[in-house]
Amino acid sequence: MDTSVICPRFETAISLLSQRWTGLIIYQLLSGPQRFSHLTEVIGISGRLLSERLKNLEAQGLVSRTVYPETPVRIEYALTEKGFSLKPVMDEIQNWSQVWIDPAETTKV
Amino acid sequence: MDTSVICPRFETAISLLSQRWTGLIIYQLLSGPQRFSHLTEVIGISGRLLSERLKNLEAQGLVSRTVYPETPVRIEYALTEKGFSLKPVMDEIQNWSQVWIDPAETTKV
DNA sequence: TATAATTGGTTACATAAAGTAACTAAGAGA
DNA sequence: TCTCTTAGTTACTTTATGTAACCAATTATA
Repeated sequence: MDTSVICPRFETAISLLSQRWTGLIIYQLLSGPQRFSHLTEVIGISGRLLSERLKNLEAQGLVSRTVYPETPVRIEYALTEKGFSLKPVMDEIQNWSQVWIDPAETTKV
Repeated sequence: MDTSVICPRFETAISLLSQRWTGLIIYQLLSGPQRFSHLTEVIGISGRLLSERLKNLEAQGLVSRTVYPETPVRIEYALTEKGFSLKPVMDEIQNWSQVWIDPAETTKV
């Protein structure tokens, strides 16, 4: 019997990226700190799920949350070093998509 | 108003990898063609979902299915060129996980 | 003084996806 | 005939996601 098992670290990492929206949020934040409402618009995610995902990402140390007590209040989400270090992963996905995804059929899986 | 939108090709690519199990299946197949029952055991996915995922991956040209009419029948799943070209993505996820995932807490997100 | 506008969420409910376990089909061998 | 094996499928439960309405704090406007 084959006892080989997938590397637990890899499994943890990919379970993170396999959560819907998480990859897109990180990708979007690579271009700099952004506000809640801006993320909902650009990504096309509901407030309910964005809120949930950002809390998870913060808890995992990938994203930071900064409050600017202006009027109205401004809250910015940004990648931490841990989050930013996913850039090479995102770059490779980008590369792959340029070669293998036909822009004519960029519909959802 | 900011009209910037996430690259549609990237969005398609990441929606593929954001489907639960899909990344793990591709990662596992990087080590060579494998049978249905072996994949369920190694990945820890149910037959129902593995069947569904493999059909999708085949339809998208990432995985091929080969029937060997032996007894009992042997069916092997393998990556196509398109599927195998995701190796750099998987390698980068692997790299990231080695640096940033603490093996002591490799629990699910 | 009341009303409205803005940001950053939350709540309640409907729908879709995933998990679980039992079942099936086809062929070969006892 | 009965059993074994592989490769799935079916029916049902649980969890995740989508949708839309709502709320609190603060300031501007009528």
